[in-house]
Amino acid sequence: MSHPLRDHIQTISPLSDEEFDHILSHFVFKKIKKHAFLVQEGEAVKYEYFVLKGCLKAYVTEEATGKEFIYQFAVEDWWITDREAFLKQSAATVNIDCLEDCEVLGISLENREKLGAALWKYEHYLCVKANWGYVSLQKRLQLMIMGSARQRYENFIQQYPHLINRIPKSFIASYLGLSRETLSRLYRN
Amino acid sequence: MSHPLRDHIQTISPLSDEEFDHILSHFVFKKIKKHAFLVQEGEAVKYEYFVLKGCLKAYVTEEATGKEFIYQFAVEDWWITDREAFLKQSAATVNIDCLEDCEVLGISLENREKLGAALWKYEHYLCVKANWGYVSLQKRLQLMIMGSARQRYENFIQQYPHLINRIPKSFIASYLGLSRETLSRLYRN
DNA sequence: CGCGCGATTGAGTAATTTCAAATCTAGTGG
DNA sequence: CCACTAGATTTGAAATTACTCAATCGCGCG
Repeated sequence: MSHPLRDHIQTISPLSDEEFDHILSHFVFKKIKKHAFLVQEGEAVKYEYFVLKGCLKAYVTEEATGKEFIYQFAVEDWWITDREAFLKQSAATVNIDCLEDCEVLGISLENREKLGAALWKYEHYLCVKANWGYVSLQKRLQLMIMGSARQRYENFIQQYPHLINRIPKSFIASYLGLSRETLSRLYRN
Repeated sequence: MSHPLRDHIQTISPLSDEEFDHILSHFVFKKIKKHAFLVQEGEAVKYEYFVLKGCLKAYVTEEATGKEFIYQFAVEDWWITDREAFLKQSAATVNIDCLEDCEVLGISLENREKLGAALWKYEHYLCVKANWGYVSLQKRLQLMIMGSARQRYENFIQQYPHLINRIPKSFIASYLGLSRETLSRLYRN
């Protein structure tokens, strides 16, 4: 039987039905409405989330100016959380909110560790995922430093064509570290 | 008996003497002279390296202009490699070279996987390390986008005070995504 | 029809880069 | 101990890139 989370884990470690059922039993299901917060600055971060449906943005806000920088989007089959606060079990320094009505699966740190210790495959999955995540962040950093506004935008289109018309341009600008005006000028000229 | 690598792993998973000996047997020791390359663009990346002694820089070069961006430094107790090429076993897209005479321990991907499968603690160590690495990269990205040149520099001083006088300022500028001239102006005014 | 949000445009501004030249410093050989 | 050199750092001036602020536009929805 197919399940988005199972498919995702299986891109790294094949699972038996029992194994997947065991994994799934460690998650909680949540539905969240558009504009609601999944994680809110200052509050505890109990879970990391796998997205079944919908679209979210994770961002930090600069106190001084109130401006926000979106560090991640998540749509179906992506993971999202305030990772630092989740791993340290400390208060969130970021906000994550829903751009659409969403359905997610959450796993607590305790369950994550339990699962990792009980099932080597799950630990391995986390390890591989974290390593590849690191690589892609590194590429993003590189592009941010070495690339012009236009290069960053073109790279985004290429990498996430399906997000272009799903997410307001002003949010994409924020993700790319640009003002919305600058982004707007890019695809005019 | 104390060993830098053992100490490092033990910040995450305690090890018995036998376990550490087993781990260590999967590594190769290398000495490299100042100015020599540990990894060179276009060549295979056989190992990831734990630094015992010395200081290295990892950077990418922009073909068009020949300018380089240093994405990482490594000194004692740090890991360094071209992670993407190492994990994919493809050709390096980066250069890593020694700023001082160096001694490193290298582990191949094959041995890494063997070790991870045989010893859960090692897999766990890799997983934790990758997760924290991800978090700190994310912070760096955030600072790069939201922070001014000065904020980035001040953050660097605070985070790596021991590197300030060990590494030429022009390299630090590159790491911070600044021209060396701009960096120079920062601590004058 | 009109409201409201997101997107666009223009003008002026701020931060950082580039290029060129001058200066400093540590290590080397005489 | 000094002069010399290569590498590293600093300085100035002009140019570039992206930002800010303000105003306008466009479109979907009630």
